[in-house]
Amino acid sequence: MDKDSGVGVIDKSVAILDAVATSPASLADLVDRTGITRPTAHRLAQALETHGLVGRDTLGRFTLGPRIAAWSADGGDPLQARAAAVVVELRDATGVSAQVYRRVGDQRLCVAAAEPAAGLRDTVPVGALLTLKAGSAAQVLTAWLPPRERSTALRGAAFTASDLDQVRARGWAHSVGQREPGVASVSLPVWSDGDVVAAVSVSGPLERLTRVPASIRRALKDAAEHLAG
Amino acid sequence: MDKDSGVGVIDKSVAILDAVATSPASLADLVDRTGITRPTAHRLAQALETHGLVGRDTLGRFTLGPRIAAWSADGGDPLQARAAAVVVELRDATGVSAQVYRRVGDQRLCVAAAEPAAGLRDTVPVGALLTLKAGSAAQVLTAWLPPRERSTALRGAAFTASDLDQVRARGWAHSVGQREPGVASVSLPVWSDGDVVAAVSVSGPLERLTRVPASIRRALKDAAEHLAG
DNA sequence: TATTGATGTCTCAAATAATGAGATGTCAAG
DNA sequence: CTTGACATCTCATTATTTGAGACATCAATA
Repeated sequence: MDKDSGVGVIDKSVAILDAVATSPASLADLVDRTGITRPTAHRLAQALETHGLVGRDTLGRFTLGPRIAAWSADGGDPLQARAAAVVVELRDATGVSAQVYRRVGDQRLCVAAAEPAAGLRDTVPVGALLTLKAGSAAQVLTAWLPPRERSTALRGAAFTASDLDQVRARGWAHSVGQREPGVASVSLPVWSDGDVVAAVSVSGPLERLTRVPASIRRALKDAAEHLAG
Repeated sequence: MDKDSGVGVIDKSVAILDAVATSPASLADLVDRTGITRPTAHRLAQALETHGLVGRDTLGRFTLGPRIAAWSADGGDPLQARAAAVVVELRDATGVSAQVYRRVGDQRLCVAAAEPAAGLRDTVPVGALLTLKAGSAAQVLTAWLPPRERSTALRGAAFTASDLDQVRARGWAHSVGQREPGVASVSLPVWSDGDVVAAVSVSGPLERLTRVPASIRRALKDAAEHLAG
């Protein structure tokens, strides 16, 4: 979830971008999804549109603007470029939702996601910022931090230093109902130059993921290797 | 160039994003590139960092943040996806700089660019917003507008309705020193579903492009077809 | 070793911008 | 024809943002 950055207009603008990144939104949808009052949402969306960060579709709904894609297309991030394909393969291999997360400040950003077409499934929108205090991906992104940073990150977390010792020992994390009731997840680290640069995860109903079969761990390991490049 | 949207914080924030999208920037670089005062640039950059729109590299310089790439990776735009490869092929085929532009409001956005490694060359940063009043790409993006919109767009333009008649007749535009002294360019439209959705361009020193050889026109035509999909 | 200048970060009084209630216009549904 | 929902706009009021200046850090120079 988005934090208060101390600059109100930026907080609101990012909420709008996040709302339209999820799917095209009418002004009424924007108001619903962001909680911003209608004239303010309208004014800020138009300002973002002026700069190309927001566009309009043929129905007049607000969409992500072309400038966002242009900026990120230039000097692209190799991990981001690989992530989209990797989560699709991982979802197909495991039958549950797959995601890739990276650390952003004291939160985690969903950089890619793929979910099964039908059935009970966990949905995480791409571009969403989630907590680093709960969930298996949070454990993986925290476990290999330098000790002092790890200490800070553990404050208020749903997992303990002992949990992280186990994550480092076996190389993966597992959580049940930590981020969301009824959802279990498994995550592995993605290594690059001796650092954990991302976490690759599967998540779904706890019935599917209470135990962590070797086949899922193998699929995650393959995915992590593909992401590392 | 960026316009005044009526929301000052958004105008400044986009200037910061544009500055870091070009290349990593220290705070001093940000102040130089944006003209924003140092404490303000610092405060806004940190706020953008909180939301993942700006990051920091290992030298502490501000960079484009991972959330931008994540947002645009989801539900990607096929033209944007093809543009990066197409401009590289076009540059190699012609020996001059190549770009793809799309219309954003009453400006044009550079969505992809490739330039020769050496020699005199025209540089357009990806993500830059340029005028629709001058240059061959502006002519191409204007020529096929509905008559009333075209009329409005021609106001204050460096080209005339007659110029646009010629563009439509022959299917390409050529300009010499319109956007920048000493630079000539040639552009073709990219069609999709009966609309001009982009312009594909080459640009360089006017010595190279005063006349428009058939080989350059052919390379542009191929590029436009590749972009159309 | 001390000085200087550049850089990054932070504070808070002053200045300015942003906000949102309400008005207005448009349009689809009943 | 009426009604309600939606998009857009205005401007008095409210709140936020600004940026000069202070402070800390660090590299370069004498």
